Amino acid sequence: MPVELTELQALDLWRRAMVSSVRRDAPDLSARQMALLLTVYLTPPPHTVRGMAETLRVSKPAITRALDRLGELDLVRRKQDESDRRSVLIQRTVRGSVFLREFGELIVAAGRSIAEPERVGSRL
Amino acid sequence: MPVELTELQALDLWRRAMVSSVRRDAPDLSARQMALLLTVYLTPPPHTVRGMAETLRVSKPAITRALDRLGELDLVRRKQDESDRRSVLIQRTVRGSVFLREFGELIVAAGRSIAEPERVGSRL
DNA sequence: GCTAAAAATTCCGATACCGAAACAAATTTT
DNA sequence: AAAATTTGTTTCGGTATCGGAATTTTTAGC
Repeated sequence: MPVELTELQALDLWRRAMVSSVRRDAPDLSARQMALLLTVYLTPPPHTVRGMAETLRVSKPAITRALDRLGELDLVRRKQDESDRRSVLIQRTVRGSVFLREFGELIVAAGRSIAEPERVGSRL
Repeated sequence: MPVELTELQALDLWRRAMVSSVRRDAPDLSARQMALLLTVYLTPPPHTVRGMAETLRVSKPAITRALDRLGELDLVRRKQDESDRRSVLIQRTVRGSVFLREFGELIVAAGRSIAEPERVGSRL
């Protein structure tokens, strides 16, 4: 079941969630890092560096750097693929699950607090 | 009318929109920059540096830097407040409106493409 | 077994961002 | 009008990220 949104609702949802996210002192991830993290948790494995680079249309070194960062935050983990030891499999962690769960709640809360159209401050 | 979302729908929406955003070559803004931009366009003016710093719970220099960046991208504009010339008013631009409009469309499209719960790759 | 290809990382110089403190300009207070 | 306050910017040293070329390790082809 698709999520139906007007453009204004969509932007207001995004604003509220972004502002909440900026306010809390949680580690602020770049867009790439966030896209990578979400893809690892929400799409079927296996996830490799090469695969993520193609999915996000980004260079492999960019993925490596994002993994370094996400890894040191313990939000994902690298694991050698034993069947092809050139490849690295990107795996989930408990901390990553918790982080995304909280982030999901934050978006849901942002959605709930969206007002009637006439209460939104302004149009584009 | 609030936007009702399950946590999984929320995260999947976020993922799809983020991935689309990362893919396109649009200027990638930091979370702070995006939160600032959205606040300027979606909440009632006037918007000042101090006000934005309080709203986002961020230092004033951080706002100044974000404004430098958004300004050179021509997504917002600074204007001296004539009634109190210490203050700077943050104003919208045509390019900013276009940018956010496109971004809103991107989120709406992401929402439309969300599948049935059983088609989503995995749970947390 | 040797060469070529593939996967990921490391290196490089350049740019962007951070928080905190110091600063400049305008306004308010006394 | 002098001092104190408010507003916003600049500076500082330090860290993170960027794209892309070069490198390392492993596998595949012949």
